[in-house]
Amino acid sequence: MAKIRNPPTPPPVPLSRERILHAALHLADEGGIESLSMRKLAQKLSVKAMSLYNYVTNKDDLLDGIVDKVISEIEVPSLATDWQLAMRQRATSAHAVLLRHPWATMAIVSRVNVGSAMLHYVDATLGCLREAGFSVEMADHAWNAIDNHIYGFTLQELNFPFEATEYSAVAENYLSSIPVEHYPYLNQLTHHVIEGRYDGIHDFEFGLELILSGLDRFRHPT
Amino acid sequence: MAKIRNPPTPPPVPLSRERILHAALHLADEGGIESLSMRKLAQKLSVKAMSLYNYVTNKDDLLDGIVDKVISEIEVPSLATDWQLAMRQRATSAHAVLLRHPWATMAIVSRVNVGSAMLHYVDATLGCLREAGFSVEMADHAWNAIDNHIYGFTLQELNFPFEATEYSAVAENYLSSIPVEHYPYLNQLTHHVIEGRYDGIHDFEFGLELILSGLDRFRHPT
DNA sequence: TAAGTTAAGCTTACACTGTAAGTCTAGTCG
DNA sequence: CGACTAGACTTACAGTGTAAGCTTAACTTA
Repeated sequence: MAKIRNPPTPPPVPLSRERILHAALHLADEGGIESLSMRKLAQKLSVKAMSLYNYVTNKDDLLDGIVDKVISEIEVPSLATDWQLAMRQRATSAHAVLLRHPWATMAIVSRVNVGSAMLHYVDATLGCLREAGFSVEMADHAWNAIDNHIYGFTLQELNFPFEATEYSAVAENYLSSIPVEHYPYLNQLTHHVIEGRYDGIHDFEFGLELILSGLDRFRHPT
Repeated sequence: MAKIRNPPTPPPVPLSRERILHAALHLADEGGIESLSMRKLAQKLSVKAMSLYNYVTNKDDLLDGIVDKVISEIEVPSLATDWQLAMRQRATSAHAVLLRHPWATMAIVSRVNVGSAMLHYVDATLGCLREAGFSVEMADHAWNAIDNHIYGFTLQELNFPFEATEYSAVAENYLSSIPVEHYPYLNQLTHHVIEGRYDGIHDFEFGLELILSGLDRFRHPT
């Protein structure tokens, strides 16, 4: 008696690294990176978990893959334009991409990223700064300063526990845990938000411009 | 027949929230936050995992607790001194504390922190800026800009995969994956590091000074 | 003193996780 | 035809947080 275990439809479409990464990216975008498990990912691809390991060496490799996919969405600075404009565009694009993939910033800053998209992204950034008259060393410092802002700002923004529009309303509930006699300045800030005198929204460009303006004097003419 | 299960020595010292948080902090410092499990923590306290739940509502509560302990180590800015000096000291202290607890920065930026140490820390920061002549709104922006740098810089620093002293030596191994025809500028930077023309070490104060200098013009006289 | 209550430890169990190890099956090649 | 291989699979293990309920000793009150 023939032992037929499966009808001969292993997957509708054959598995591939690309298909796996694509599905993983979607899963992470939907439910955050902590809800991206090998079993759930496999299920989404109509496959069993261990089959994924034919295309991905382990979960770290998978995460490296989707992080690099995210990085590749960032608009890379061109060498042609004014360096401040180019850096502003780069930062704005990165910020937008990171907001589209709310799990990604944490992943980026907590792992070593040497995917080809990341290398290209960094190279173009350094190149733009070098061509603008920064030394090798200063270009590295400038790049670091800008990225600190991008990652730091985005993480704090994503971590903010309510929507900007509801901030004013929600702030009122928190007021009781910020008594004026213990936290006078924080209490004052909260009052300003409640009363609509300040919307409490942080501006990505504010810190960015501080850095870009400050960097200009470190160029030396070519 | 009396049913004696345990010799009457449940723990050598009675459990307490403080003792649990203290042990948890040590465990996290030693092995990172991912190696801090309720079972390991309990074992370290000569107790079983579920006993911890008499003092801690769940693991999130535990993490909130140790994060706030870390925050409490940061030197809070005084209202008396020059605002730039005070902010510089605050940032430097925060940076040092975060390096002492390498897991902490990620924990801070990935959860909502409303422990008393955090509230006090934020209040003192806002106060210093307000007294220096920043408006409520500007103080909030300034605080945010500075913290973006602190968290962004520290995360990138902690994520850097080798020690500063070995950087030059290790860079040589990576050179082959950064071919000059694909990544000319990154390749050049790497060469500078290998040849000792640049140590490749990022400076916490560099970005910080950019921000502090830029902020000054946003004060308005009292 | 007896009874009742509570605090603070405990065991067990469940639904998850990543992945090592080994197995089955269909297809290709010599 | 026989061997090999690619690509799916099953099973199993050691770990996770924590819900549910049990045990025992100490304290409180009648």
